[in-house]
Order: sequence, then C-alpha cells, then structure tokens
Amino acid sequence: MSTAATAIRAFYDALRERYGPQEWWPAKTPFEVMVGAILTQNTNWKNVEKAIENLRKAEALDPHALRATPREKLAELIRPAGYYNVKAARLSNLIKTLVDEYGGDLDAFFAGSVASLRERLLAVKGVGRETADSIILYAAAKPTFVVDTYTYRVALRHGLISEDAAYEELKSLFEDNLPEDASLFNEYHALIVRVGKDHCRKVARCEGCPLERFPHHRELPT
DNA sequence: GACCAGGCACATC
DNA sequence: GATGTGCATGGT
Repeated sequence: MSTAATAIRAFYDALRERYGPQEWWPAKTPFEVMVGAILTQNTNWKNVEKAIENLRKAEALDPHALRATPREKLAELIRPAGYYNVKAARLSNLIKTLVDEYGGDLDAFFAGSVASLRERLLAVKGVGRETADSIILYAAAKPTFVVDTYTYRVALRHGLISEDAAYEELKSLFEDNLPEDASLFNEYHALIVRVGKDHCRKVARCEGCPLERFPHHRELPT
C-alpha cells in the first residue's frame, strides 16, 4: 500500500477513535441539506441555522414553497447567513432547476450516476464543486469526497499535500485511497471538519490534536 | 475593532 | 489557467 493510502486510513482511524460517529449532515431532510449547502458557503454554520429556522417559520422550507417565495423575501429570511443577496439568487437558481425540470422530486433530481448528477449541479449558477459534492454525498447519499477549507488545512498541515494542491487533486487523494463507500466518505469529511474546528484553524491549536502523532505543524499559507 | 467562518462568479491579465 | 475582488452576517 502507498504511503498516502496508509496515512489516509490511519488518520481516519485516529479521528474516529477520538470523536466517534458524527452523524452528518446536521439537517432534518435532504432538501434542507441542499439549502444548507448553499447557505454555508464561506459562512459559520451557526449563522446558517438561524437562516434555516427563518425559512422554517415562514413555511418556505420545501421545494414548491421556496420556488414561490419572491427573491426579496427570500433574501430577508436568509439574512443571518450573510451574502444574502448573492445566496438568494443562488438558492433560487437551484430550486428553479429542481422544481421546473424535476417537479420538485428529489429522487428524480438525484437519479443516475455521480458524474451525471455532479454535472447537473455544477450547471447551476452558484453551485461550485464543494457545494455540488456536499449535496451528492449528504443529500443524495452517493459516494463523492467533499473537499473544503478544513480538508485543505488538515491535509496540508499533516503533510499529505503541497500548498498549491488543487481541489480535484485533494479529492482524488481521498477517493483513490479509500473504498468507494458513501457512508465512509460521509463520516470522514465530518471528522475532518470536527478536527479542523477543534485544532486546525488558521491559528492552530495543535495540543491534544488526535493527529498529533503524525507529521504535523507545517505552516499554513497566509 | 480586527479576525474568522464548511465558496462562488466574474473581470482581468 | 492563475490571480484578485465583491459579497455580509454574527461570534470571538
């Protein structure tokens, strides 16, 4: 087995042992996962929760209701999540596709291969690679590895990648060295976010990190 | 008051 | 293809 594969698996074991199952994504339904995936772009999850709660209270948290909500009203409701005008437009784009082309039926929207679903999602303006992968993994429960800032930081700080590693490179690093299993990808990404929040922020607190015994403490780019 | 947080599209070179 | 910029709230 390659060095990378050994490290990827050892990291997982160490994280899983320390933290246990994460039971992601923190949402009640696949549709809420989709909404949350847009709202959490470059944004603290706590703020997203407030926005989702506003949508719920306004009874706008389902495909058809959200489709019928005017842009300005939507922006107002999701305000706590920040970038509210941009996100209202992005959310509208995604919901418009879901409702107008798939009748608001998530199973229909999610049908087919991971590759085809990913293309379908990336065609929506406002859905980039991380958002698409999050929806595929956490809403559709299909195997794709989600890369985010935490994935990058943890992998860089612990010597798995170089500073200029691209998204797809990081994604392949995990996918090529793990069995193709949606449950495993789900758990692994959630654990990375967990250790990222606890220990691997821009200003790292490496003491007590479950990955402490691995090569670490490489500086992050500014 | 600065810094940070589970990105993305767009302009420009 | 790489790099820079606007978008915005709420917690530390």
